[in-house]
Amino acid sequence: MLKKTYDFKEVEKKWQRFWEKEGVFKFDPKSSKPIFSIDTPPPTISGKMHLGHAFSYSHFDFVARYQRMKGKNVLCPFGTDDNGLATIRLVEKLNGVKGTEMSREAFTKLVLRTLEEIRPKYIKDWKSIGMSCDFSIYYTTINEHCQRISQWSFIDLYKKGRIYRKRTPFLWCPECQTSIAQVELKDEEKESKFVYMRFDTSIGEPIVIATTRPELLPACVMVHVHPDDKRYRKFIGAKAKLPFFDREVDIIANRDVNPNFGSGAVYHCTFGDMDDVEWMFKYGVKPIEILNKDGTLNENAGKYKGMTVRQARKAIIEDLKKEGRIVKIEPIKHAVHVHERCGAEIEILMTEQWFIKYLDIKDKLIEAGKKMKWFPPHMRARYDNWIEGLKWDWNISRQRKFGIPVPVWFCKKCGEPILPDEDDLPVDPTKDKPKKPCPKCGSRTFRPDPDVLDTWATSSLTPQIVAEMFRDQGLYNKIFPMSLRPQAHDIITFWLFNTVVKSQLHFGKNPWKDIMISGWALDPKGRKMSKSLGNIIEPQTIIKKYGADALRFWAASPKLGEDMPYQEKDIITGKKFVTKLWNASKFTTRHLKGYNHVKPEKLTEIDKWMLTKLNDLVRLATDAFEKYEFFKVKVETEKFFWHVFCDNYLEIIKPRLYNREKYAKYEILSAKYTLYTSLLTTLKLMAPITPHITEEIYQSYFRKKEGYKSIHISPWPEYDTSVVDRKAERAGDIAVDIIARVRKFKSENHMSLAQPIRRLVIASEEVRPVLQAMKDTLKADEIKIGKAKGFETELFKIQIYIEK
RNA sequence: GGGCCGGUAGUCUAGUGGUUAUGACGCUGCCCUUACGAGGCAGAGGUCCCCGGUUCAAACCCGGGCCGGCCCACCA
Repeated sequence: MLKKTYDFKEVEKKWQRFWEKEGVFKFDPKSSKPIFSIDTPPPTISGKMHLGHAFSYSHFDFVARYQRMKGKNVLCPFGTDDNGLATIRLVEKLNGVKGTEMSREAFTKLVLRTLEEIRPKYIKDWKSIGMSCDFSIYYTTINEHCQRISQWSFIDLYKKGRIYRKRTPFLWCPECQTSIAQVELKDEEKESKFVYMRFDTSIGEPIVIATTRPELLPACVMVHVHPDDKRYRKFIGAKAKLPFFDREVDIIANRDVNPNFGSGAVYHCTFGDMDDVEWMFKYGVKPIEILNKDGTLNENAGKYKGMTVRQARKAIIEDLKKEGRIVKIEPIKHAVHVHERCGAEIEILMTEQWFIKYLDIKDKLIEAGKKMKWFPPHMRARYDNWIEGLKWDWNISRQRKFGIPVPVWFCKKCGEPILPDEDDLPVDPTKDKPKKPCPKCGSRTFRPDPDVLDTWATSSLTPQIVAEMFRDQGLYNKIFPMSLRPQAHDIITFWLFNTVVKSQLHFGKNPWKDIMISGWALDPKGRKMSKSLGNIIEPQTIIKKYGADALRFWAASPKLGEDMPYQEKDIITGKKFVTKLWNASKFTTRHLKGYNHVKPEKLTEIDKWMLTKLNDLVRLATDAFEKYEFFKVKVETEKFFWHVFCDNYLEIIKPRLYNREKYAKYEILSAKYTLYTSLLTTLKLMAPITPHITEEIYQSYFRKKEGYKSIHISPWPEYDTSVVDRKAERAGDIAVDIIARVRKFKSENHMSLAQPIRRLVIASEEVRPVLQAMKDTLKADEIKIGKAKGFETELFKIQIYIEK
């Protein structure tokens, strides 16, 4: 017996505990069922789960639950990505410390301890939305297992000649004091000053140079003008004298210069931006390094030594003014590269870093992208677009206190890099020592590489991280390549791309077969949620108020890949659906008490109509799920359930249920069979989307009869051709059309629906098989087929006559 | 500037080359029908962004705009 009202608070918790205790979602390594492996995105532990998480994680949970019901051995692990900057920042904040001021060992200890404390609470958020992950297949990207794989990856790529170390100008964050990668850059519009300054030249006439970075003057190595620029032709080949510095630089012709921008003359400093680096290589000039790692100027900056970039900018402008070298200063707004994690303006510094070489295989990577199935397909364009725009190899070393160590020592004598044996992984070069002497010079003294690997260097290995857990059971090749990578569209260029790179470089294979890309949860006005806008909506608040099923129901609304503005009313719709499902189930199961589910020999026409509709829905929902189009499953099942099953079918069979004595035995059995099948099927179709309510109803009534421990491991409905009857379907459709018209008539005449009508004449032969059902449903004293005039139905344009 | 996506009722959204364009929320009226009032039934509400073209037929296909979003490149 179902209770009068549905208490989601109690029920959702109950089944979440049940699923966990009973291991309903456990991956079974011994099973012979086909494996469906999901490369679950490991969220960064950052305090709380946000709505975007709830949104996109729900999406692939729908898929996981569907595949499980389809009989697959679903491998849906859960990991957390906690070796990156976001984690460092959080730990610093929670403990009131600065990583840069602590020893690597002490800080690492603190991070790990803090993570242990906050992790369970964080993971709880994921459980509370009903994620059907196997939480026992857990990894954190900083644990030993991941360290081993990440360092193995480094060594393997090193051996393959794909990793190199180079001292080169590269992107540097002075705030975090580490190098970063191209993908970590973000553009920000900032107010700045465009300074026009006058340099003396060797031809006597001064040249005016415009720059936003006057503080880089000490690092000026050349002046560039466009060869066709008449104003400057005469300067080409001459030399410019730098103010305050006793140095002259060449003025050269360069077609990259835009004569219409600024003064048309550019001074080339090492390094203002990545173009300067390109020019440096192109023209073979020696860089002048003036920046320290903390963003202050060094001795090469002369009297500006020790100043920060901002201080130096101000001071140099003042000095130029004093010498009368400022022509004008224009305020401008321009895009500045900032570090996407901390927002600090990035600089370019000469440092030694490790790189993964991949610019040479761009074509191969684009080809690899074509070999995976993208859902929705157009998301592949972003992947291609990113690869086409790549300019630099992948910098994977970071100068941070916390992370997976770069597994390298350098020989103190000859400088040779020494890598550990794979069997010894993971290693921390700052603590461990190489086991053998330097193979090149035989020395036994080494210098550890103090750097760590970029977090993406590890998270790009999630398929290996998961598959390796099952290598001992011989399942590696069944899990990898994985069936599905689900993720949101914002990290196609990070996580997705990097994972493909690793998989291709290591194995020459793609990491997955399918890719499912989710959109974003936006605020009610369609804006991104952010702290600064103060428009953050927390999933936990929604769950408390409306329940996880309502939230998931909402998450299933958009087309795959589309963003979804959060509107409370949509959650309420989900809540209403849950209530409706509860009430209809209450009614249905009450009338199925003691019912023994067997298919009767004969079905009534109207029941055939119902079952035909039901089977069409099963087919549609199955096709949709195979294409990851869960929104179609939701929309169509909801429509069917509400309007076909509740509004019409239940009303149609009420007479049979309430006045059994008036009907033949088969008619009652037929009704019960149809009721049972329709409700159970509806529950199953909705189970992936609203897992709690469906489980509650299943457990309360169906479990004893069906036998499966949980609806979520019961079989997905099959299309049953034996009950599909197109003629009955048409008769039923027309009947429903007529019923609607009669209801309208009653509504227009202020009649209660329960109030009988005297006579109904229908001008359609096709409804003859369902005539009795209509008579009972409409409470008509008399019903017949014949010539009729009066009203016309909406859909089929059937003429009918109604007498009050 | 390049790429991709989108522009449908007050709001959010579905949609296929072909009757009267989907559903939800909101709104209006009726019904208090033994599952459900967080309900039921019914109703009002739309030049399907604009301009051209293809077609017997276009919200849908093509071209050109305009607007919004995301990703990328942005200039010293």
